[in-house]
Amino acid sequence: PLAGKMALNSLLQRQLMQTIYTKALHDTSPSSVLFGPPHYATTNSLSSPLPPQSAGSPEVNGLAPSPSQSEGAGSTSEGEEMDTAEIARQVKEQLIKHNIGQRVFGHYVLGLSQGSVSEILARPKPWSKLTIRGKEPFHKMKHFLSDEQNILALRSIQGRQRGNITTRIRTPETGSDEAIKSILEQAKRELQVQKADGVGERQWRSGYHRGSGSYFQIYAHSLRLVESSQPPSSSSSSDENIRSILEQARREMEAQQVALEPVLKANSMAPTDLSLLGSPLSTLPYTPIAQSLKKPSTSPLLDFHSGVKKEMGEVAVSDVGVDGVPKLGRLSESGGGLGGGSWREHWWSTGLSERRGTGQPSVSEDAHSQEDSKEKLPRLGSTAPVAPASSLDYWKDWPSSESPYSQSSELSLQMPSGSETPQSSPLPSSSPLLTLPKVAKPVVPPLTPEQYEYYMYQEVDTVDLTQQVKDKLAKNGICQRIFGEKVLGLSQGSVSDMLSRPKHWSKLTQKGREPFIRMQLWLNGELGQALLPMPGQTQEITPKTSASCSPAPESPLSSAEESVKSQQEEQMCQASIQEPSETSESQPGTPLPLPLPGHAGLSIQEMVAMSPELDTYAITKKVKEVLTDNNLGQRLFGESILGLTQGSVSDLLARPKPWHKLSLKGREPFVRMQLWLNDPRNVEKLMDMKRMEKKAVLHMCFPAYMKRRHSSIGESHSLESGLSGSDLTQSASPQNLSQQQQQQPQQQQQPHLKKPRVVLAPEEKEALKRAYQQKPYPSPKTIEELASQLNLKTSTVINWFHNYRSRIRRELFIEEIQAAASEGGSPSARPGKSGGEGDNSCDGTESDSTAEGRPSGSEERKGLLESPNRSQRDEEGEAELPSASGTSRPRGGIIDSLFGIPESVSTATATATPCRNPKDSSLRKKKAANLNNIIHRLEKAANRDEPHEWEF
DNA sequence: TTGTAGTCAATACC
DNA sequence: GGTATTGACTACAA
Repeated sequence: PLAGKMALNSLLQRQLMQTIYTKALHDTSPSSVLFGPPHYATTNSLSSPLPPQSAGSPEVNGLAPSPSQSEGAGSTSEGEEMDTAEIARQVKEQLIKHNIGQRVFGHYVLGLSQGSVSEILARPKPWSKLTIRGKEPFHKMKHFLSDEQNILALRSIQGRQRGNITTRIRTPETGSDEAIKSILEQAKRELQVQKADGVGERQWRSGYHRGSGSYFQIYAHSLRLVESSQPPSSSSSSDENIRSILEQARREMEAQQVALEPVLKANSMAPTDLSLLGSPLSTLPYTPIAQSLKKPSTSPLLDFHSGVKKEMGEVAVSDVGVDGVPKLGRLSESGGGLGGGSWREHWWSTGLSERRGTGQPSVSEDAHSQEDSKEKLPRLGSTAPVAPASSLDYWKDWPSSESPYSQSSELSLQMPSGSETPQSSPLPSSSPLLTLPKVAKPVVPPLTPEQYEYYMYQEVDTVDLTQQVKDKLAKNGICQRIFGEKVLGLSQGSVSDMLSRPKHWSKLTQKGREPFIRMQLWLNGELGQALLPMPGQTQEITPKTSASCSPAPESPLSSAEESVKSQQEEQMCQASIQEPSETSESQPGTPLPLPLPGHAGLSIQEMVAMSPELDTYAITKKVKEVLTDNNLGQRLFGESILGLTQGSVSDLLARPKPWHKLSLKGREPFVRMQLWLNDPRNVEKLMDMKRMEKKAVLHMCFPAYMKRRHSSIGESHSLESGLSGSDLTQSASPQNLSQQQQQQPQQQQQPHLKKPRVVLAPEEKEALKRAYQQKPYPSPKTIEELASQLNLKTSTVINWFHNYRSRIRRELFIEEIQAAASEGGSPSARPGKSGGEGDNSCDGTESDSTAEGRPSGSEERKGLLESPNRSQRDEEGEAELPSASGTSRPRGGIIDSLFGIPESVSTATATATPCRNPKDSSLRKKKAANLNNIIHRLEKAANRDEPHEWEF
């Protein structure tokens, strides 16, 4: 998987490293010798337990001694015992003193995660208890402490890049282009710092790192080589120098990209090609828009593409930077701000790269080439506030917050005074330095001085604030990771922690308050406005469509804004979803068109994000009806319309979750279905596709697929058996044939290597179900025992429990909805509502058919979903499982009693459901689910593993 | 690290 | 040949 992407990244990095290395060869400074080629030096430092100073950097300790340098930390030599507690203490002291976060420290100095740093600092193990590897961080810390320049340097990084740390941390250690970019950015920025601070390159000499994460070191190296090649006093030539290096790297990368061009092209053409098959876009074919969701197996090349797309946020900035250069230039040049003005200028200048010249298609290309290009380019190019260059007019009015510039300009409008300062920093006129397929994520600009002063000392109700944030995130389907990165420059974990356990304002340091201030600004609409999900992943965008009608950004009353926005979104979605349309052109300010992928409208993800609540049951019911009536298969429908496999479609249609239980991603298929249903012509188109599929000529074009999918049957099957989802939508065209065929050999080489699917024997399942009854959330120990008893892999047992819990839950949802519907709930969910589903309500759409309608299904669930009596029997039989019996005894009575509780309730609801057998699985499911719920909640509440300790 | 949601895809079933 | 089931996997959240 991701082979293409990985290969490219790897290639790019190698190119860059080579470039830097080549330059370094001409750098004869001692430091360069010290560090050697970045790549290898880091490897050495990794593999060697020796502290860096032993690698030959006497200058390090010879530098001005750090005030923080301790006796113990500074004087310990290799192999000598260290006072780990003291080192940790000193490090903590320095981190606090310089306001350096553990994350940054861990990343740049130790090559460890924040969590690990916290562990090490809070609970340093005695030296004697540490393994070689465990000692490594202490060596590094000691070294870090040995020279204050290290600390200052790190502080510099922290101070300047606060908000971008996540990017670095998330950067794969293998070295992505993001990482490269980060390094280069740092190098450039640091040059400024050095000039300003008069700090020589020696400060970086001590950048001792683990190789895999050694940006610090590489940075130092690139920095040094840059410096060594020109007078440090010459700012401009310094820039020139860096630029020259980067330009070279860029050229080389471009060359690589050109080499890959055909591949990219082939992929981007696919959607368009589909229309050649007589399947216009209006059929809502599943297109690469969701490629990020697709497995790479169908096409690594495509996946590469989607991988790039996944980084759209970054690309966005890049493109805006390019297309928006003139626009950005108009922004105020007043610099200054929290972290100083000059660096930010370079931040942006180096943080932005152009796409032009990379061979990427223009934004204004045929909208039908959509998805891929639409996601990456149109949005980007046209997001800039001025002069959208795209034919996708719609986007021009989306002052994307992907662009820090548009954020800035909005922000500047809102700030009381001097608000145009830091955030509206101009895009430097310097030419783009580096072109990469992906670009570093947009950073979160520091708070402006005005913001800082204005908010920092006003008490904030952090609980209320975080609640509002949570609500808004949930409402817009924004994930914590994106929010953290784009709004706060925090990791998902930090966001989660902060939102769930906000500290009291008075307990927060200034630094700790910053995220909360950002949250407030975000709620106010002062930071990038809204984050809305975007293709591939959630991203922020400023919904200009609603903004155009909503209060001006100057009046950021969050609630008002929310409500207005919400209303409008709903209206838009209603309109778009209810209005069958395939031709309407996107016009800003007008009701949104049917968001057909490939058209200039909203992407499906955006539609999902803005969609009003849909009746998933009604939709699936209707879809099943239509498919049945027209003899269309789940596979074709799923693969071409939903982008899902047949199995998923089956599952989806049989057990749709209620809308409110669905994640954003989970809602997408329903929105797609609804959109598909809106236009009856879509059915015909799908039928056309079906016919097309069967054409012999196409069949002949994909013999390998036939083999692959039906290796045991031969090649006599129809095409529809031989195309997977993206294959179908993307490759069913002559243009792609060669590509397909090229992939065939590879794909055919592997099948036998696949490990066989595990099939649990009925006894094993029964045993697992009994264990589940006893303990739906078994401890690792129990799992081990179960696996051992059943002679299964631990992972199999774990997976089984995961799956079983998940599936039980889902069935419960169905039951509940059904019960509610039968008692006067949603009419659409009421059985028998629309024609032809008298049976469906009790089978197709609902879970019963799968649960009981089949021998396997009923057997599958009986063991678990039993009546109290049966449950008791099961428990008796459970003695055969030591693990289960061990825990079941103390709980046996409890379980029974718990089984009894929901019984009456569920009986009532179950019997109230029409066309349902009173003795059907509903009752048992409810019981089981109820029980599981209760148990789990109790376990959670008690925070214990052993339920027998519960007190009732 | 653990739990959940969403899927895939092999394969069982009709 | 279509549909249902289900073990496994990935991403995300806590």
